[in-house]
Amino acid sequence: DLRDHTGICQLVLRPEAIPDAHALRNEFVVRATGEVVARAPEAVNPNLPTGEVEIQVDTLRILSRSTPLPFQLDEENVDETLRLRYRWLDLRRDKLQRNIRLRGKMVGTIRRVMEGADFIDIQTPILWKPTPEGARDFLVPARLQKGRFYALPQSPQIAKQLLVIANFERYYQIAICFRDEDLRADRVQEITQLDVEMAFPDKELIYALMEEMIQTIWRECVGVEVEIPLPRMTWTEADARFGSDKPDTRFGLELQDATAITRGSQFGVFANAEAVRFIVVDRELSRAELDRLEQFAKEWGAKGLAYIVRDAQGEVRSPIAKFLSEEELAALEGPPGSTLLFAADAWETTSRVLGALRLHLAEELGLIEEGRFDFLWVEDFPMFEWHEDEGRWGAVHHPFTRPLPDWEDRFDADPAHALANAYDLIANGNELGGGSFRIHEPEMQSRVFDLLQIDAEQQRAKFGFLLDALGMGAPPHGGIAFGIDRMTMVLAGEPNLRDVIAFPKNQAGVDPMTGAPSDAPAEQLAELGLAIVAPPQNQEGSGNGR
RNA sequence: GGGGGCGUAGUUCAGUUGGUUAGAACGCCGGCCUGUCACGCCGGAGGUCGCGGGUUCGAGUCCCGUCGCUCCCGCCA
Repeated sequence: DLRDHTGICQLVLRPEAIPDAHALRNEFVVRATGEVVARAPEAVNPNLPTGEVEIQVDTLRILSRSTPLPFQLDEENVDETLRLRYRWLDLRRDKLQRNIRLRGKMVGTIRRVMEGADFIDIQTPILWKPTPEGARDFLVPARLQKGRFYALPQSPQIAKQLLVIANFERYYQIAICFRDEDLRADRVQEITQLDVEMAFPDKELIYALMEEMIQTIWRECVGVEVEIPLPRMTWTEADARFGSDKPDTRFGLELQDATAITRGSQFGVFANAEAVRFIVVDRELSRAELDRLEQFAKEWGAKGLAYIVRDAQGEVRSPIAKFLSEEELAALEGPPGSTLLFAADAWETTSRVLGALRLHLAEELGLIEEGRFDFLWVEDFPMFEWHEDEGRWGAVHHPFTRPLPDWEDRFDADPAHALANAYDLIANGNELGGGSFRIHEPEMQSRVFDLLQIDAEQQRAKFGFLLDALGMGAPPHGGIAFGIDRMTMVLAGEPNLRDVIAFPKNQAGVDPMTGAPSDAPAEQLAELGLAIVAPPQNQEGSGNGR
């Protein structure tokens, strides 16, 4: 009974004890559960049923003992805080072994493809400069410049542009990027991205290279053959058909536009809305289901959710039917046994509501085929979006993004409609990567900054070096960046981003294993010229339950 | 900043309309078993029911507050 000797043991076997004893490398790990597993699992024939192989042990030496484990490795639903606190145990579990190994294999493939295309791996600084646009920065106090701060990069964006200007015509890097924003199941503060940039960019070349990369990864890592070239869709089409800039094309439920039909309707809600759009559900939804869907729609900003149900007998059931004319009703009726769900609002709102509803319904109705991978490019994004609360325009992609050629002269005259030379690669409704052609003329870059209300002084202070560089013979350039974490998620079919990261932090940005972030000693603060004005609340005493 | 869910042995969970010593499984500890293979059998330890307050004769259960975790909205160029 090996349970008395839990830990890591070395068993010395007689090779003749079992036919392939040599393949077991004479090394086993004995876990606290008493189970015996090979240190190199792949060396053991996985097809052998348990109990079929007996090993005869000559000597047994305990190399290391184990305390009882805080949770059992074969338990599925262990509290995540506990898992993160004892991450080294959690990582021993099959799923995480699979995910992390898959990720490593994927990164290897990425490097091989990039090197094969003559891209050079160049590292850029982790201590960088605060970014005025974009996400909140992580700040790092500078001891040698007391009272001043570095920022962790949100992306190597500017650095990579400078590298291309410096005549590194093809650059790539597996870079860590930091964004101090609230977390989600699919969002963490430090992400890893494949960062790519090239001089004299050729969109077809970038697309082809990324498609080759995707194809190779999926083929080698999960044995799935991805057909290339991948389909392409403009942002405008994605918005119209799916109400999203990252459409999940694995199922239908596409949005349809009824605005023209209801323009002159007696029904004021429809007649007065900027847009009336709907989706057709191939089922007769119950009143209770519709109530829940309306609640869902309201959470996404809808004022209500109108519907027209047509039952199997062809009878129409709808609270709005009485407001609609014969012609309108005829045009808006689905086939027998169907439900039409309407959003009537600003166009953007109908996109958001129906886009979300579409995903929600696909999930609820089980419309998504397991193991299917749908990739597509979404391109020609809007260049700017209006920030209501700040009363100014913001960049949709980033402020270095180039307009499409026919917008170069007039993007700042009509920012609402200007289109960017930007593209995203979408997989199953997830944004795997995105990129753009960049502005390489200092004048055009200044016009963008002007539009974003970054004044001349700020431009000099924040981006003087970039504007200088652009003014010293910058070639046209462009590139793309892929989220490595997100891509592993999709590849592994894993809904939780933290389960494809070896040592993630929790939703509050805390690492339950190390306890980071933690208090800084007074001497260290003094050395940095810092004082804590608002000490951390609570943290101790009240107990956290687990 | 806002909304939903959760918090009961080491772990995963159960705990009826408020009612006696708060249960199960796995794990742990002790004993037995020389053919195991999710071993089996016998016995045992282990719980401030996240924390604080309130209602009540009586609170794991109801109310208020608070802390923590999680999912979502905002936010994430």
